[in-house]
Amino acid sequence: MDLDARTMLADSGLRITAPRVAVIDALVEMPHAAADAIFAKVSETLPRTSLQAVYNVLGDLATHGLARRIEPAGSPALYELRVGDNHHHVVCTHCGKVADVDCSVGHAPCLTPSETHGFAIAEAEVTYWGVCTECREASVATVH
Amino acid sequence: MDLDARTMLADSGLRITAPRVAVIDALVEMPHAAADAIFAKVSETLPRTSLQAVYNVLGDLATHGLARRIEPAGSPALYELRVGDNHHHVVCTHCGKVADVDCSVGHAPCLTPSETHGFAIAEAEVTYWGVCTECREASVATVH
DNA sequence: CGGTCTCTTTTGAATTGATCAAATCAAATG
DNA sequence: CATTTGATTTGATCAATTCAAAAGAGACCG
Ligand SMILES: [Mn+2]
Ligand SMILES: [Mn+2]
Ligand SMILES: [Zn+2]
Ligand SMILES: [Zn+2]
Repeated sequence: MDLDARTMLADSGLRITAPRVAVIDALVEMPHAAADAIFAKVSETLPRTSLQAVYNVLGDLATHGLARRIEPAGSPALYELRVGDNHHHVVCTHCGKVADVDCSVGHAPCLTPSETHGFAIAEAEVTYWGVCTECREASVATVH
Repeated sequence: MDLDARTMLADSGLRITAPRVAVIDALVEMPHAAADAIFAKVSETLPRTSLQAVYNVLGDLATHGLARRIEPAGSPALYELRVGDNHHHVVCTHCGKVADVDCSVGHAPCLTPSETHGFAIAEAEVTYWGVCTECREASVATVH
C-alpha cells in the first residue's frame, strides 16, 4: 500500500519517468480523477506533458494493477490508486463528486444474487447515487 | 406494465409516430439494446428512420419514464423498457450480454452503507460482472 | 562512460458515441 | 381541412478516447 510513485513503479517493473510519477502524485491528491483533471494537475509541474501521455500512463497503471478505472454513468472514466479491495462508490448526482464506500464484508447478500441466468459472477460493483453535503446545503439555501 | 407501444405513448402524452412505435417494438425484442442495435432493428421495417431519430426517441422515452438507460462500464448506453423496479444487471465480461437481476428487497444491507460521507443516498445501482454460459462453454471448448 | 536496445512520449489523426440546431415534415385538435 | 405544435431529417459539432508513426529517453551492457 505504498503510495510513493517511484516505489510503486519499480515494484511493477515499469520504468520510472517524470510523467508517470506526476500522474501518480496527482492521483494521490485527487483520489477519483478523470484524465483531463489529471492532465491539468500534471501540467502545473510538467507543462510539456501531453494529454496522450496521461492516457498512456493511466492505461499502463490500470493494466499493471497500480490504478483502478471506474466509469460512473454520465461521467468520463475516473482513476484511483486504491486497488485490490473492491470497494464501492457514492456519486453526487449534482456535482459528480465521488467518495469511497467500503464493501460490507460479512453481509453481502446483494452481491450473490439468487438468479444469475447461468453467469459465473466474478465481481459485484455498487454505485450509490445521491446528493453530497455541499450540493444539499446549496439547494436548501436557494429555496429558502 | 403494458408493452403495447401505442398505449404506452398515449398514456404518457407522447405523439404516436412510426419511429417511436418501432423503437419500442425493437426494445421488446431486445430488452437491453444500444442505440445502434435499435437503429439496425428499426431500419428493417422503417428504412427511412435516421439514427438521430432513434437517439431522440430513446431520450424522450427515458425522460418520460417509459425506458431506462443504463451505462455499464466499457459499453455504450443501453436501454430497456423494464422501469420502476430498480432491478440490477449482470454483464458478461466476454461478450457484453446483459441479463436482469432482481433487487433482493428485504435484505439490502449493501444498499444502505454505514459510512455515506454525508451524501443523501437516493439509489443503489449494482452491476455484476461475470461470464455468461455461452462464453464459458466456448472457452472450455477452446482449452480442451 | 558510451552505445544499444527497448520502452515511453509526442504529434497528429482517427474513431466512437452522443448531442446541437435549423429546416422540413407530420400527428393531433377542432 | 387548416392550423398548431411537436417530431424527424439533415448536417454539423462535440467529448472522450484510441491508433500509429516518429522522436526521445530510461535501462542495461561492455
Ligand atoms: Mn474509490
Ligand atoms: Mn434490465
Ligand atoms: Zn455534489
Ligand atoms: Zn458472454
